Amino acid sequence: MTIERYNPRAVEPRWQTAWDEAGLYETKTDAPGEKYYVLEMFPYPSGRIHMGHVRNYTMGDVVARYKRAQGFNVIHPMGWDAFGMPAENAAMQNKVHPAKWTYENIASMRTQLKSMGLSLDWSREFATCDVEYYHRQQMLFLDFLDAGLAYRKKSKVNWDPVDMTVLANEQVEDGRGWRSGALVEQRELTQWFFKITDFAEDLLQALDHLPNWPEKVRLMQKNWIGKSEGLMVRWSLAEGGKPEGIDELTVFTTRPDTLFGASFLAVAADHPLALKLAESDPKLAEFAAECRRSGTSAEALETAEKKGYQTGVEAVHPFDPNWKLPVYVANFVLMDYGTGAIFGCPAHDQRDLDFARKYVLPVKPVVLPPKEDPTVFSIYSEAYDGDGVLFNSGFLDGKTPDEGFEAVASRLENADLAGKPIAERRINFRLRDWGISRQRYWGCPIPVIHCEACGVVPEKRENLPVELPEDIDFEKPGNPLDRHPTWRKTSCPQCGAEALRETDTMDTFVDSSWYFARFTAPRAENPTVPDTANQWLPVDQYIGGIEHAILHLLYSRFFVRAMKTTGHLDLGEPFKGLFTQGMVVHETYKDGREWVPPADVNIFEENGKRVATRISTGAEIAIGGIEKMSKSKKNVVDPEDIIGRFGADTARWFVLSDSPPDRDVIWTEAGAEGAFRFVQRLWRLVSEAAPHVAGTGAVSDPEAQPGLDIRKAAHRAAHGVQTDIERLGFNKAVARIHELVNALAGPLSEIGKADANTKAAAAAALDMLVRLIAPMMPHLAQECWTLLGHEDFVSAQSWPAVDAGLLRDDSVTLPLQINGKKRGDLTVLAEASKAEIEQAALAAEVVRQALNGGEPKRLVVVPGRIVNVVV
RNA sequence: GCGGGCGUGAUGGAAUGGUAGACAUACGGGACUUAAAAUCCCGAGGCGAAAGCCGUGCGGGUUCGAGUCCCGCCGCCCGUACCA
Repeated sequence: MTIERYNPRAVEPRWQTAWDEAGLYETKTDAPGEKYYVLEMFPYPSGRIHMGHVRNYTMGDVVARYKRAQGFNVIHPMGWDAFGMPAENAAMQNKVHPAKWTYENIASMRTQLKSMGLSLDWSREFATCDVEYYHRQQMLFLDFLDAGLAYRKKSKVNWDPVDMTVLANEQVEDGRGWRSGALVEQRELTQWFFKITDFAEDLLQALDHLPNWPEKVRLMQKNWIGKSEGLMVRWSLAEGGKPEGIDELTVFTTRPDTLFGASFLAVAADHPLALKLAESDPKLAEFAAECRRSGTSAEALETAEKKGYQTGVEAVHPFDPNWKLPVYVANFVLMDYGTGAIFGCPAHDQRDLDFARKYVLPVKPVVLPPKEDPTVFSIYSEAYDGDGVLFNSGFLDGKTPDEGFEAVASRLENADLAGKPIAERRINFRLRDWGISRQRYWGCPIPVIHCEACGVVPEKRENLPVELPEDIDFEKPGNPLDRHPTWRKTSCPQCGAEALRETDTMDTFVDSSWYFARFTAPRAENPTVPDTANQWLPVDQYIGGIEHAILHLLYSRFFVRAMKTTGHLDLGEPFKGLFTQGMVVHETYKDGREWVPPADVNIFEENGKRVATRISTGAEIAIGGIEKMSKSKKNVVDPEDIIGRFGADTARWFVLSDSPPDRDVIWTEAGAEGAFRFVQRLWRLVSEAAPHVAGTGAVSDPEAQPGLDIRKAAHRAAHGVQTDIERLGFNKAVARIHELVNALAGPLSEIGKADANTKAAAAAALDMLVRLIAPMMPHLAQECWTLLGHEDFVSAQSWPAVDAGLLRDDSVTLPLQINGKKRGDLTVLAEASKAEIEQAALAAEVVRQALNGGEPKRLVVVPGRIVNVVV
């Protein structure tokens, strides 16, 4: 009998249609089974899916299908993170309307995603740029405003003085605007903020109750929130040099114990003191202007060379009226953190030390490290930030830094400066309120109105949605809403007078901060149906990239708190389980200066070295590094091509198999072909065996071979795959399935000649195998399932039950070590006691030789693990 | 700069502090074939004839035992609040 090759191009669309028609993956809130919410981070509709999407959505799909087989009522929705800058850039470059560009991209990406055979509930799909979605987001905004969670304040933006527009941080390159090339300036605008800092303490504390989040993400968020306990210390400014009206300077410090090591004070360029001084000091004004030209990103600010400007103002040390310290304006002091002013202790802070060396300021150590001699200990090029004993510090001498903190705090709390205590204890957070204003068109309009008489007035709820106008132009840079001829003009909801609409739109992070909640009732009149949201949420397993470890996840955590405050749901945390998957990377190829796409490259081995040639020209080209797939380096593999050539199951299998899911996976042609061969191998195995195992009954003799081995292999694989999927160890689950197929290949090749008992065992094993691969390769599994004589859907089958008795062995082989090095094996009964193992070990030939008649120094026995004899 | 992570054969990787290299890819040998592809079987960390020695980015340490834990480096990746 000849077996045809498995043809995914015919099989996959056929089953996808059948699943669709059966409504197999549409979720009913009242269906039986415990709820389980699987969600992958929804994509930005860039136009085409990439391998990163394939990997992300395959992982989620495996979990969804596995949980369904376990009897859960699974919800697995999909949508589009559809607002954002790329649509506006496309509008400027290609004169296409952002909406048209976005919805066309969504249409083609939807088709691509559907070809992957994902078990998604498409009936819940929406895009964040749908009016129906951002309408509800505006409702949330108004509720947040009422609850005091939204407010306006001044804040800085990157301003391009040539294009007269606000730039995103990524649009600033080396301090210049990416289009105009003009030096960027910082500008202050009044903008909208969400009060995430109201929840700072809770956002921090609750991290301890997210056991199913990666430790690294919790740590990153903890550090981002940055709670610190410190002291606000007021320094009086010395007479002469201090500007009129400013008599003191308040700094925040977490190290008051090092006060005696202070050698300077520094303030931010935008600190009130700096602004005041700059009025009469042109050089300072120029220095401050220079500080403002670096753009607003923390990275740019902090990697810039540390510079300061000595103002001539002096501050008086709180413990010594005769000790005066110079006050600098410094580019590394941030106005957003603490009070925008610091005192520098060079001996115990590296940045302060670098600053002190540059401006030749004193470096006096005040913390003595253990085992150091106070008479000779000095600081050279490295600051000491460890523990020790305070010295050179007057009344603090001999105390630990912690005791010093307390001593300084209690003394200064009770000391007086101009009728108020000099210092005050303060808990400070690094976390800042979330600025949501964007001066752009393609985003959710902020539904407020500016009235000359009434000020800032929320739009009436019955007037929502505030819709984006469609007739806009992108001829000029800047916000099209601002220059629209009529859109802004409206009447004040309060007094009815002529008024203007807010033209800022919301940060797209707002859109993605509650979409998971909207999925639970995607067509509801209100943002959520609270009962339904509470029933489905939290998301049990959320899967996405590590790049979202802080902002997106923290903003979503804020949103459920704010939505709870405003009555939209009742939930502690949005995501119960979180998994961060790695990227898909690919080798790069270069023909001279030109990057060459992998599709135009032929790789072969010559004299043990890999050689690449360009298919179109035949020329040998250079093999470059393995990098994140990017258009600029052309090292992109298009999932559509892969699915067209090999089918979705091959693509899915490959992205699951080759790397641990939290690490990067390297896409290789050979790996993809290998996955395709495995698909064919599985198909052949099942289709050759199917006629022989059809209609076999139950296993009659459970102990007979080879039936027992076949059953053991199947049950062990099922157990392993189950454990691995539970832990999202997909690559290991794949290895377990390889092992099972390897184990079945021998017996199945002779199944035609086998007895009924063996056939029955083989039939059961094949049945199990197909169920095990179903979450990962659903189309192939379905086709095999049908071959094995079933008429229903394998996706509707339950997960195979594992017989624990088949997982055990009668005897185990332990490695036998002598002095920690393996010298032999020891086979003992599985239930052997420690003493029995010890006896067996001492009786072993290698051990007797090593002991040479003597006694072992030590005998380590870990049952089921190892025996180590120390001689 | 700061915060977080990662580093194991030719390659991707496996390994509750307990046999380093499961499983796969590439490669080599064999079977089948007129031939090739596909398929099946076998081999394989390095050095060595073997016994054995060496081996998880580098340098130290803890332990009966370290890829795993601790300290110090190096390299790469992610984030750094207006990319999503």
